[in-house]
Amino acid sequence: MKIATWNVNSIRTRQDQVLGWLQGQDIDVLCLQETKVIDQDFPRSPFEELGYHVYIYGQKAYNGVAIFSRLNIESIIMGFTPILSADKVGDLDDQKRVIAGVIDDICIINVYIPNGSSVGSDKYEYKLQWLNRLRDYLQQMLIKYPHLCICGDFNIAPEDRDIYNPQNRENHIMASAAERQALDAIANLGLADGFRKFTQDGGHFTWWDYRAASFTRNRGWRIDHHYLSPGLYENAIACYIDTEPRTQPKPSDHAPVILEIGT
DNA sequence: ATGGCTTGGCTCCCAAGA
Repeated sequence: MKIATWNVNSIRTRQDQVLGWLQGQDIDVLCLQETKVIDQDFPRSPFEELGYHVYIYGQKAYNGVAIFSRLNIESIIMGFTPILSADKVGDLDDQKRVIAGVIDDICIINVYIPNGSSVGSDKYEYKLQWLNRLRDYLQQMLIKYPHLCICGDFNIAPEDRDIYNPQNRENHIMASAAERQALDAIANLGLADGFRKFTQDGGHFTWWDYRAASFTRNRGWRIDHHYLSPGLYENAIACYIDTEPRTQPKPSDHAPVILEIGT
């Protein structure tokens, strides 16, 4: 099974690129982030005509996640609300950032973790709170679904080798100690970074700033990930970043990441 | 360079992204 994740930065703007990319690949499940569209305006039919079931959880202008799957999805879980108590969820589901689906006995969770703006800001506190709730959510999900893959835009570079220029990043958003600790707490539930099973060196990135010709200079960050429960991690046979879509005109600022799991 | 692009929105500038 091939499970891909891609922050497309507006599905309506990127529709043709995503379609073209899917036609040239052999993707079973594609997890999208930043679809930036309400559900009734989501361009479902072009993807359905390609053979994908389309599951969407969106809102106006910001955020929004979706799962395209060639395989039947048994149950879809949108937001934290179906899993966590109302006092734990609070208003966190106002922003549409998490959708999960179960295929056979594998649970695939698609997340768009908040950006956080800058260290110490209100949005930064929101990001840390969201990560705490995500940990609670995953703890519950792992009880129901021990075979679990969580993927998406994490907006966190786990280690210095995941940043083109890691110096003086301790107060930088996506690299601060509190963000990395929150991610560690999630990994400590028993989840491991699929990409790092296969690749140890730095210089591999999934996001490049639109400004300052960052992509052509490979000034990027690795912030899009697949984290896997032990059985899936063992069965993973490849995990790689496809930078080709990032070279095209009017690209997303993120590249897709593909994980392959053997049987 | 509190900058540099790109997106969507009660658009002709602004917020947000990362």
